[in-house]
Amino acid sequence: MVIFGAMCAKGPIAPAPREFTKNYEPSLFEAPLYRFWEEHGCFEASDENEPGQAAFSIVIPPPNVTGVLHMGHALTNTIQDILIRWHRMKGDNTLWLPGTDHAGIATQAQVEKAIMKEGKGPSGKPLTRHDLGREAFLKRTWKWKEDHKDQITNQLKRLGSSLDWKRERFTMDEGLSAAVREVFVKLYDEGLIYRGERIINWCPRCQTALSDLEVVPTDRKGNFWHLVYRIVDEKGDPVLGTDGQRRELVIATTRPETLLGDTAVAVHPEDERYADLHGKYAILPLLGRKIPVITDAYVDREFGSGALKVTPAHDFNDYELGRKHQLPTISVMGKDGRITPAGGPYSGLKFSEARERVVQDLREAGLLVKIEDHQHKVGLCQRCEHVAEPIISKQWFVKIEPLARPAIEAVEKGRIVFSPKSWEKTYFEWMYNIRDWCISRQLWWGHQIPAWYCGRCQETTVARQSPDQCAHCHAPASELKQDEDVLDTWFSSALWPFSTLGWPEKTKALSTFYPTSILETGFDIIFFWVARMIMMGLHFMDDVPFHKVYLHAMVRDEKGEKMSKSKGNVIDPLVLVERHGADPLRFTLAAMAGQGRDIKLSEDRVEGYRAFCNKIWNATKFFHLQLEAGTVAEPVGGAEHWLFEHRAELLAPNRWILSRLQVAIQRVDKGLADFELNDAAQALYDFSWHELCDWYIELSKLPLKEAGPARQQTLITLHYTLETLLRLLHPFMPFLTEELWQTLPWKKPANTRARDRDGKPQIVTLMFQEFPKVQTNLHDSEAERTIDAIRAVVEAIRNFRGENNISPKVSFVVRYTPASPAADAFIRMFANEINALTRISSLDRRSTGASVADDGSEAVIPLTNPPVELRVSLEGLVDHEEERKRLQKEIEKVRSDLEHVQGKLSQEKFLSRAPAELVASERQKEAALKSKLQELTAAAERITTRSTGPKGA
RNA sequence: GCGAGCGUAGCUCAGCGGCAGAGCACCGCCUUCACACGGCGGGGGUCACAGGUUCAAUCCCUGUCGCUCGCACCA
Repeated sequence: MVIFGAMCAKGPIAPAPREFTKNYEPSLFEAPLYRFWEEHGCFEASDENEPGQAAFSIVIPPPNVTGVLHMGHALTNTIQDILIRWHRMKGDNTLWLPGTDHAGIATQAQVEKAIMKEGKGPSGKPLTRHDLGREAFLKRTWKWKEDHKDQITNQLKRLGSSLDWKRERFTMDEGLSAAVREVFVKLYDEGLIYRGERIINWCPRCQTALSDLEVVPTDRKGNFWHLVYRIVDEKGDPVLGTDGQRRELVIATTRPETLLGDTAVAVHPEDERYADLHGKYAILPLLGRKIPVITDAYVDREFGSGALKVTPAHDFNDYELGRKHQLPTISVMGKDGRITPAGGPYSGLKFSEARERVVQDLREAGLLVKIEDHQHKVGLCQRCEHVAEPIISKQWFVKIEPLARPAIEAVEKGRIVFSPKSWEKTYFEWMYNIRDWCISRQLWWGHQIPAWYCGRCQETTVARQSPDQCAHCHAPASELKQDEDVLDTWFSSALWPFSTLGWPEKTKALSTFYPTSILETGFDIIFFWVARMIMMGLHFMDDVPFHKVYLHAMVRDEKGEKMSKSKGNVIDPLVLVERHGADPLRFTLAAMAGQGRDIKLSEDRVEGYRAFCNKIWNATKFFHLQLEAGTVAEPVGGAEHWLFEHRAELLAPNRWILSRLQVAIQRVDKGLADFELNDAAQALYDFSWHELCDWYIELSKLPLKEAGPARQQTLITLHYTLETLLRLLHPFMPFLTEELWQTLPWKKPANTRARDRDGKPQIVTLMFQEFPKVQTNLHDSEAERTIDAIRAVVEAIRNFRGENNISPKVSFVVRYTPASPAADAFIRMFANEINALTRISSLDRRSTGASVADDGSEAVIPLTNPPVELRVSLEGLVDHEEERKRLQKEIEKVRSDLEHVQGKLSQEKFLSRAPAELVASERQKEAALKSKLQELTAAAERITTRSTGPKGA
C-alpha cells in the first residue's frame, strides 16, 4: 500500500521557532536563518529546468579572493539578490553563481608586502619574492588565498546573498585554468593572439606591463620647458635664415629627459614659419645627434611653438609618428626606472634625476629658453599610483578588432541591452576605437602563459598542456622553456559567464544557464570586464553572454569621492549590518539604487529603514496578540479563497486594504521588472507604513474587539494582507520576512516544487513561496472612496485639535450637518471609527432650527468630501482668539487656492484648449472652494463679532 | 575639445506637462492596551539662471553658470 507522503520520511523541516521579542532584533535570527537556508539547499539551482520552467541566471562579478566587502559589493550583491529571490519566487530555475577572482597584481602585492615584513633577504634588504623564488612564492600566495578566501564569502553571506555555494568557482581553479588555456591556444591558432615588440605602458614600481585601461590619466602640475634645437643641413653645416642668423627650432616639452630618445623633430607641412626647414636636420641638444625635421599634419600649429620633438620609444603618439616616417626608436628609459646606456652620460640615473640633470645641462648650454607652469595629465598605475611610462617591450597581445566587430553588432542589434541605455554610447565609443589588448604581465600570481620557447630552433610552441617536444624542430622538452609571464587578470574574468558553467566541457548547466539572464555591475568596469565578456562569449559560445546589462551608480564616500581599495576610503558595510541588521542596509541600498546619480550613503537613512523593519515586526506582533485574544479557525480552502467568496460581505476597511494591497503588488512588480528598485522600495514603504499600519490596523481595532463574523473577517484579512506583504517584501528583506512568516499560523506548510524531489524532506520556507500576483477581483474603488472620506473627516478633526493645541487626553463632542441624506448615512455608519481615530467623545447630528443660536460659540470645519460641516463647541476648550487665527489661516489657504483655480478659468484659451474633463473638474473645484470660503468667512465673522464684545452683539 | 549625467525643503534623495513629495533634522502636544526604532499636528522650497514651445513647464526645447564622470588629449 502506497501511503501519500511516505517519500518524506522526516516530514517538512522548518527553522527552529524563537521567542517573539518586543522589538526587531536582527542579530537573533539573521545568522541562524542563513544557515538554515544553506544547509537545506535552498539556494541551489537545478542543472535542468522542470517542464515548462524558465531558467534565470546571474554570475556574480567575482570579488578579489583576498578582498574585503565594500559598499560597492554590498550594493551590487543586494541588487542581484533581490532579482534572484524575486525570480526564484516566481518559479524560475534560478541560479546565482558565486566565485572569486585571483586579482593578479592586487593579491601578489599583498603577499609581497607580507613577506617584506617578515625579515631581511640575503642582501640585507627586506625580503622580496625574488629571494623566495617563483615556486615558493606561489606556494605562499596559494596559502594566503586559502587563509583569506572565507572572509569575502562570509561577508556576502551576512548580507543574505542567496548564492549557490556548491557551484562556487575561482578564476585559478583547475577548470577555469583549463578554459583559459583553451581560449589562449584557440586564439593563437586563429592568429588573434600574437607576441610582438610594441610600445606599452610600464609601471616601474610594479615591474610589469599594463593595459591602456590600467593607466589612469591624472592631472598634475608640471612645467613646460622650451628647448632650442639648432638646425643643420645634410652635411651638418649650420642653416642660416633670411636674416643671416643661425636657424633654430624652439620646442616645448613637459618631459625634457625624453629628448635623449628623440629621433626627429616635426613641424606642420603648411606652417610657413618652418617651410625653410623641410628636409633639414636638427642637432639634438646635449647628445649632439643629428635628427631629421619631418613634416606631418598631426602637428598642431597653434600649440606651443608649433614644433614637436619625436620620441618614438616613449610616447604613444610619437610611436605612431615614428612608424609612419620609419624613424628609429631609441629606448632610453629602462624597465628598472633608470636611464639605459642609450642615454649616454645620463645612463643609470633615475628618471626624476635625469630630468633635473638634463634641465641643468640645457640651461648651462644656453639651450633652455624659458620654463612655464603647465597643468597636464600624467598616466598613473591604477594599482600603485606610480607614474607609468610608455616603453617599448616584447609582450603578448590580443588582436582585438575581429573580436570587437561582432560585439558592437550585438549591442547595435539589441541582442544585448544596456540599462541605463546611455551607457551604450560609452561602450560604442570605446569599442570603435579599441586598441590591441596587452595581456602579458610580468607577475608570478596568475595564469602562466602557455607558450614554450625552444632553445634549439628558437620557435614558439603554444599548447594546452606542457608539450613533450618542440612543435617545430621536435627538440625534447628539456630544450623548452615556458614563458615566465602570466596573463592579465581580466583575461580569465572575460570567460566567467561560460567558464564557470563548465566550458569547454558541454555541461548541462552550460546549456541551461548560458546565456545568463542579466549582468549587474558598476559602470567603471564596462571596458575592463563587460565588453571583454561580450567579445569572448560571442567568439567561443557563439552567443551573447547575457541579454541585459544593468549598471548601478557608484557608491561614494561622504565626501562624494570614489571609494577604492588603493585610496583606503572604503566604508565597511559589515559595521552597518552589525549596528542595524542586514535588511535595513539592503533596503537602504535598494531605495537609493535609482539610476543616474551617485549614491552617497548616510547612516541616518539606514536607521530610518531599521525603524521600518521594526514597524513590520510590530504589525505582525499585533496580529498575534489579536489571535491570542481569541483564536479563529483557519478558513477552509485558505484565506485567499475565503476572501474571494466573502468579498461582498467584507467591511469597508477590509475591502480597502485588500484593494490597496493590489496597487502595492502592481507597483512592486513593475519596479522589479523595470529595474527601478527604488520605486519598488518606495511602494513597499508607503503601503506598509502609511496604509497598513497608519490606517488599516487602527481601523481594524474596532471589529477586532468584537466577537463574531466582523472579528473573524478582519483577522483573516489582516493575516492575508500580512502574509502577502511578507512575500512581497522578501526579496528586499529576506531575514525579517522569513522570521515573521514562519510565525504565521495559516501559511502554506511547505513548498510544493523543486525541493521535494528525490525523497528529500520538504522545506518550510518563504523563499519558495509564490511571489504575489495582482488579484484584480480585490480591486475596490468604492471602498477606496469610502476610506478616503473617513480619512478626510479624521484628518480635519485631528488638524483642529493639533492647531488649537488641544491635548490628546481631552475629549470633546463634534456635531455635524450633512449636505445630503447620503452624507448623513455615511457619517452615521462610520461614526465609531471616526471617534476612535480622533479620540472625540461623540459625533452627533447638529440640531437645526430657530432654537439653535448661531452665535460664534462653535468652531466650524467645512468639508467637501464627504459634504458635511463639522462644529465643535469652543466653551472651555479653545480660546476664541486662537480659533479665529486658525480660521484665518484656513481662509487664506482656501482663498489662494480659489484664486489659482479662478485664474485658470478666467482664461479663454484654457477653456477652449484644455481637455474638457479638466475644465469640468476645475469648475467643480471652484464651486467647492467658494462654498468652503463662504462658510469659513461666515464663521470668522461670527467669532469676531462675539469676541469684540456685547457692543457688536 | 567630444560625450554622458546631475543642480528640487537645513541634509540625503523621489517626482519629470495640470495647485511641489519622502526620510532624517527642526518646532508643539502625547509614555493611548503592535511599535517612543512610536502616535498626532506644524513650520520650511522664486524646483541653479535666462529665453522659447504650450491654454498650462520643476517637468519638453535652446542657451548660460556650477558640480561629477567617461573618452580624446596639445608635445
